[in-house]
Order: sequence, then structure tokens, then C-alpha cells
Amino acid sequence: MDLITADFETYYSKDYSLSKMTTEEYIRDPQFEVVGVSVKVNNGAPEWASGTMGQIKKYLQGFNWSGSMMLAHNTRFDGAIMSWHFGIQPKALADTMHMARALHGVEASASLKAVAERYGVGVKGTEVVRAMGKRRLDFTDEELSTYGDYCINDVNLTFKLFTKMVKKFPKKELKLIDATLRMFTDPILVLDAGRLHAHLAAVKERKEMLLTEAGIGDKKDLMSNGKFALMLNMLGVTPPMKISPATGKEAFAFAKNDEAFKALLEHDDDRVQSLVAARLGTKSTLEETRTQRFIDIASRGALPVPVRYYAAHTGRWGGDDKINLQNLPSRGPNAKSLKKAILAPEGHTIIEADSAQIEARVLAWLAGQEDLVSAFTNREDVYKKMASTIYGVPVDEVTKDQRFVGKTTILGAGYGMGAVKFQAQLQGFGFEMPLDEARRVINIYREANWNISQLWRGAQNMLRYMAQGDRLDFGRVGVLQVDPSNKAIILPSGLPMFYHGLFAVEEEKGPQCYYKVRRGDNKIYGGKVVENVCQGIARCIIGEQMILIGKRYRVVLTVHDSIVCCVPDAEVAEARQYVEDCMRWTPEWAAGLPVDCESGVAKSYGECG
DNA sequence: ATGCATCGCGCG
DNA sequence: AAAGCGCGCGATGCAT
Repeated sequence: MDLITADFETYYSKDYSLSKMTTEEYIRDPQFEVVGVSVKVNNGAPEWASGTMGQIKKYLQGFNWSGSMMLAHNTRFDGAIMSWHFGIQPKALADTMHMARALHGVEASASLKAVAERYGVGVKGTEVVRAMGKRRLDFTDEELSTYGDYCINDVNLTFKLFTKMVKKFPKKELKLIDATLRMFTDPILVLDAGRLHAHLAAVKERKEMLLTEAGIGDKKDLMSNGKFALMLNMLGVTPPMKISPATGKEAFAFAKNDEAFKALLEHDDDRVQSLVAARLGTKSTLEETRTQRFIDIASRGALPVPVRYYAAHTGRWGGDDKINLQNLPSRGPNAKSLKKAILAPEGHTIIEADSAQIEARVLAWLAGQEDLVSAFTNREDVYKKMASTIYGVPVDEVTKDQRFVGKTTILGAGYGMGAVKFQAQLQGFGFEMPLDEARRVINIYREANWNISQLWRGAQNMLRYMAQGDRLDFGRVGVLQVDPSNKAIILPSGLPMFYHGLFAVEEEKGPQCYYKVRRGDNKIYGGKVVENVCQGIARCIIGEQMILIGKRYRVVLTVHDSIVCCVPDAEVAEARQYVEDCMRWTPEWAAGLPVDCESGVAKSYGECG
């Protein structure tokens, strides 16, 4: 397979630019114009081509894309141009920006300039600054030639970076970069514009009603904390306060989970009730702006899915391009409205498969908590089992409430949560538990899952060693590789999870560890490392499963523990079986880890659940 | 005007 | 000894 490196230079102006618009919007805009493109086949000399969009298309179609891997730096951009404007679908897509993010951590700059400097492969030029506001025909021949040199330099840098990075880059992860990019560059999901318009109208109407009932003329009085506090004062209510965890200063407690604020929804004065309800129901504008974005995309075509490879510290994917498809509402007042507007194309069906309790299973397995692993393997009700231990009753006599406590314990206490937070979490779910009882439950969890508690201690010790540059392994043998010289834990994918600049300091409470993030220093401790690695390992498993599914069907989205794909109507039954089989499969390095899944099938994403 | 920190909230 | 965690978006409020 040939490797073709490509880089487009495109028209932009003050307002028509990637800093003002989403990538999808920019590339699909009528103003879009290629000024020129550089193409380099394998290690050959790059060519620079400029001309009309028709000429560029003809030029590009002269390459063997269907037998080649296309490489760029930020291929979501160049790959989308290749696909949407020139109808070219390379055999595979590669991206040095994504590779850099995975290899060097999400905190480090992944810009071509920064990565080229890091690898010492050359320096990025600056000619592009004179291109602002200029159409292709506005450039003189000399300017175009200079621009071409700049572009050729970028292509050479990108190619050199790839040859260096690919040596240490896992092959499966290259496949995942390809799969991720393809969700965007080769969109097939369709948006239901009618449903979106109806939803937007409904959201607006609901908000109007809330404002009318509260007698609010100007919405600004609700949005600003200060103004809202004044309105409460006018009704004789002292605004509830809390201490900001970020600054330690006093702040208004106006969030939907602030107990004192929630209590105002039951206030004797109806006007207070309406006011608080209006604030809670209208404060966030996300649903409206996002629905509008969907409507706008629908007017331009299919839905390119923007998910970012290796966005999280733990390797998980993240949202991108101003629409986070990983947090579409599935509960609450807007439950599934947007998801239901995402449709399979004509003749196709959506399959969504969710991995069952993947992180809890990984935790038990990594810790060697064999009784819990067996319970998962034997498909026992682990939440009931936990409740049975907590309440000292036989498993088949566990009540609904007791099971709920068992579930919250299994899902919450596995990473070191203390009694106070556990009690607060239960209360958030509307379940009252005295602090003493919360302490008792947390202690029972830690005793019953001794290996998991040991894993936290192991991780804590590993941190102390790593801070000094020493290596100490932890967890199930052979799963994680501790790399103290790079302050990283190598996940089973072969990719690192960094604790950049890890250091330990003596504090009143004892020694504490921190690592460097963009905002400053991030506290890290055993339980948190365990959470991070469980999330990272779960991501490795989902990744491998995604590759398997992708061999037969179009994967269109992933949301951490779920994989969404699109299959022909005629194959739905066998496809569903195949997808479930894939999600019950584990890689060789995860032998003994019991995984399971649930799946749903529908014409829309929202109806799969 | 623009950037940054913070908060709130959606998902997992 | 104890400590749940991971994102992205949009808004406000403040600094530049």
C-alpha cells in the first residue's frame, strides 16, 4: 500500500475561517475554495498543484487512492475535503496529529509546528499569513509559488514525522485512527430536519412558559447570579450559599443539585417556586444551540461525526467540532430528542451495542478480586450480592432499596470513595443514609473486596516510586507496564497514559503526589490511578472490539462503552449477532476478563436503547 | 474585543 | 489515613 501525504491550502478570510466556524461548516460553505494542494507519494518529491476546483479534482483523481493510505496533519480537515469536494475515499486514513496526541499525551501541543520541533525534522514556514482574504486568483504567480513551497514543506514535515512515529505506533491504533476519521470524512447518518425543528420549537415553548409563570420579562435577570440573587431577595428569600471547591470562596448555591436551592422549589411562596423553576429550566441554552447546529448541518447534508481520537488522559475518545455527540441527553426533559433525529440512511438500520459494567469488571479483574470476577463470569447479580453482604441477608431476599445501595456501592466505592461523599451521592439519588451507616457500608466494601483496596495501595506505592524515577509494578501481572523515566503507565494498547512531571510533596496530611496539567498541578493518588487505568483498559478493549466490528460493518460512533454501527436492513439479525459476539470477545492479554453486552436495533439512534 | 477561569450539566 | 473518575460546550465574570 502506498502512502500519500497531502495538504490543502484553502481560501479563508476574517469571518470565513476555521477559528470562526466548525470544520464541517467551513468545508461545506459555498465560499470554500482550494488555493492549492501538495501531494507526496511515498518518499518521492512532493508536487504542488493549483487551479480551478475542477482541475484540482482531475489532478487528484490521477492518484491511486483506493490502494493508498492518505496521510495529513489533522486529516479530519484534509480528508473531508478529499471526500466531500473530490469524491475520493482513500483505502486508509492516517494522521500525525492524532498519533502525536497518543504518543506524547493530551497536554502537549500536537500542532505541526510543535511536533516537528519535538522530532527535529525541520521548521514550519510562515508564508500562510499573507493568504488572509485572498482567493486563488488574487495571488500572483510568484505568491502562489511561495505558497506552494510552504505547503510542500508541510507535506515533507508530515511525512518525516509519520516515518518516525509509525515505528513505535501500535498497528491496531492506526486502524482506530482510520476508523475515527472515517466517521467524519465519510458520513452516512442522516438528520431528521422535521423532528429537529419540532424539538427546537418545543424547547423554546417550554422555556417561554417557565418565564411567563415566573413573571420574568428579561431573561438576563435569571442568567446572571447577581441579578437572580436580587430577585430572590425581593421575594424575601436569602440566596443559599456554598463554598467553591475551586477557589475556597463563598458562592451562590444555584445548581440543580444544591439541596438548599432544590428546597426552594417547595417554598411556601408560589412566586419563589416559579422563579427557581424558571432559573433551573431556562439557564442552560445548550439544547437550543445544539438543536440549531443539527438543523444547520441537516441543511448541508449527512451528519459527519466529529469524535476526537485519544482526547482524554486515559485514551478515551472525546467530542469535537462544537457538537459533542458523546453527551446527547438520554434522560430528563430532553431525553433522546436529538438522538431520535439521527437516522440510518435509506435501506439501513442502526445497531447500538453497550458493554455491560465494563469498568467494574476490569477493576475486579485487574485487582484479582476473584470472587467478584467469578460472579461476573457466572452472570450473577453482583449488586444483589453486594447488598447481601452489606445487610447480612440471603441474596434472594435482598429488597429493591438494598440492591440499589449495593449497586451504588459497587459502582462508586471501587475507586476509594469515602463515607461522606458516598452519603452525598446516595442523597443525590434521593436516598437518605446516616453517616455512620455510610461508614459501615464503605468499610464492608473494602473488607469484602480486599484485593481492590490492595490495588489502591499498590497504585499509591507505584506513584511514590515513580515520582522518584523508580519502577514498581501493580495490578494483574503483565497488564500494565510502569515506565518511570517517562512518568507513564503503558496501557495494553501499547500507548502511554502520562503523569507528566509527577512529584511528591510533604503536606500536613502526609506525602501527596501531583502531576502537571495545563491548568497547573493535578492531585493524584492510588484510587484515582486505579480509576484511570480501569478507564484506559476498558478503552483498549472497546477499541479492539471496534476494529473487529469495523471489519464487517460501518462503525459510526463510539460513546465510551458503546459502539454504534450502521448495517443494511437485510442483514440486521446476523449483524446484531456479529456485533454482540465482538463485544463479548476479549483480546488475548485480557484472558479471564468476563465482558458482556446489550444491544438495540432501530432506524434512529434514539430508539436503539 | 478577546482570553481565561469557573461553574453547571449533559454523557460515560 | 483518606481521596470516585473521564470528557466538551456554553454561560458568566473578570482580567487584559
